[in-house]
Amino acid sequence: MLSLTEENYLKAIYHLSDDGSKSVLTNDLAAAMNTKAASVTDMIKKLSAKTVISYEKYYGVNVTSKGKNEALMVIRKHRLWETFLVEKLGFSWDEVHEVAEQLEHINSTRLIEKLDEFLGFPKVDPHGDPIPDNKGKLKIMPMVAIDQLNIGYQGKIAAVKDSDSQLLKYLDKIGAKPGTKLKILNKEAYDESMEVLINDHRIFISKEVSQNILVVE
Amino acid sequence: MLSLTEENYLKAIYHLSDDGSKSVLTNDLAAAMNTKAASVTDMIKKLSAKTVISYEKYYGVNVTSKGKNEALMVIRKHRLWETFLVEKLGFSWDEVHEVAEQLEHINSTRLIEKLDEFLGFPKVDPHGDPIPDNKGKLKIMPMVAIDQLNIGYQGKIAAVKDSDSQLLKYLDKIGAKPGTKLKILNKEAYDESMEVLINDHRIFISKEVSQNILVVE
DNA sequence: AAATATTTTTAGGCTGACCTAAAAATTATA
DNA sequence: TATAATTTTTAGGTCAGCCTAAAAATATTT
Ligand SMILES: [Mn+2]
Ligand SMILES: [Mn+2]
Ligand SMILES: [Mn+2]
Ligand SMILES: [Mn+2]
Repeated sequence: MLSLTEENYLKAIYHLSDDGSKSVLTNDLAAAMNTKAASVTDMIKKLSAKTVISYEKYYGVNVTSKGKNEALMVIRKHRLWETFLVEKLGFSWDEVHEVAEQLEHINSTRLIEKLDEFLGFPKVDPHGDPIPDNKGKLKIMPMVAIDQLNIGYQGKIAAVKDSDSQLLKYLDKIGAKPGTKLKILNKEAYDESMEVLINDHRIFISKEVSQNILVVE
Repeated sequence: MLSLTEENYLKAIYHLSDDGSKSVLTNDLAAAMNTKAASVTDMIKKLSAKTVISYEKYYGVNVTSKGKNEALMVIRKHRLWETFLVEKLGFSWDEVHEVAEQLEHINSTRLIEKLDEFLGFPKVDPHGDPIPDNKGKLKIMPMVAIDQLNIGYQGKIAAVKDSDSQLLKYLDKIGAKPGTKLKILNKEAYDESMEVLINDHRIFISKEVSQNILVVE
């Protein structure tokens, strides 16, 4: 059993490791968790003792398969709750993250199964992020941010980065949500700003924005 | 701001004080919280410093009006979540308490307002307990357990005690839920068992059970 | 009103999750 | 390859929430 704090650390490690594919450095984790490196070292030892990560002194940490599964269960809960807040309670997608950060730690298998069913077994959350199934299986779609793509690209928005609430408000305003049609009309070499067609509306977006709109590769 | 632990202590104090009407002794609180008296004394000092209770050494604690309000907001959340679990997720009424004990600590005014609306502003929870409004106003109905009533009494079940999950399962089986018609047919003087009509079904119940079925006085 | 029993508080310690400052290991640079 | 810079760990301390054992206050008996 992990404490709330341990769950948050493990989730951060999982994300920083790109879904478990690379090792995570102490300082990066400290930055992500808004703590000091010394605190991270303390926690790393505890998580290591609980066999959810493996740890080689001075060379960073890796999630074990057990840890990966536990991280995915927390992520599952987070994304199901976000979906509930938007679909059932009428939250907008920029308001859900903070609350989901709390709800993801509620401990009840029955609750999360019932919630999943109530929501109609959604595959993605409001930001387009995939929801792991109850076995911890995650359908990973390889995605690119549209700032990496060229003029003429056409496709559908698959997801948006859900980190910043102000950004989400703006994306909402310009209609950039998962499922929406998108075409790249022009790209300015100087600042990498773009002219795009979102749902047949012509709009100019900065690189800062285009980095946060994802499509399936 | 109260911590999760402080919220739980305050709620227990509120309940043990009969909704704030009498003072609560250290040992009783220790028993309710499953801790030791020394730990209770520590916590009492903290809650007192936060002005949610008043405390006279050796003579127990009383909730202040601020404390009463904060306790009622936690109770409001608890009962709204229980209602959600039963009405929307299909939990049975004997399964909800544990989960609601966790959910009641989620901190988001917006969430609880939206949830209230989503549930259609319910007045009582699945066990018949009244749900405080968003101002902390509680509609107190004076209730009696039916073991206190005489042969011939007729009325409707208003609430049941929600402490024991096994009892709730049994009450469910015999159809004793809030809103159901009830009539007392007979009472055995020796062990205070009763013969009652619940929803027109004749049934015998022990005093242990009748103590937990409440009607409006 | 003393003596005894009970309740409550104080004293001192532990653990989890944090911190700062100093030491150790690694990496980069001259 | 020695020196400097950076990263990470260790050492030692704080605070919340718990504990046991002892002391103090209150309540009950005789
Ligand atoms: Mn989120
Ligand atoms: Mn999301
Ligand atoms: Mn309950
Ligand atoms: Mn209830």
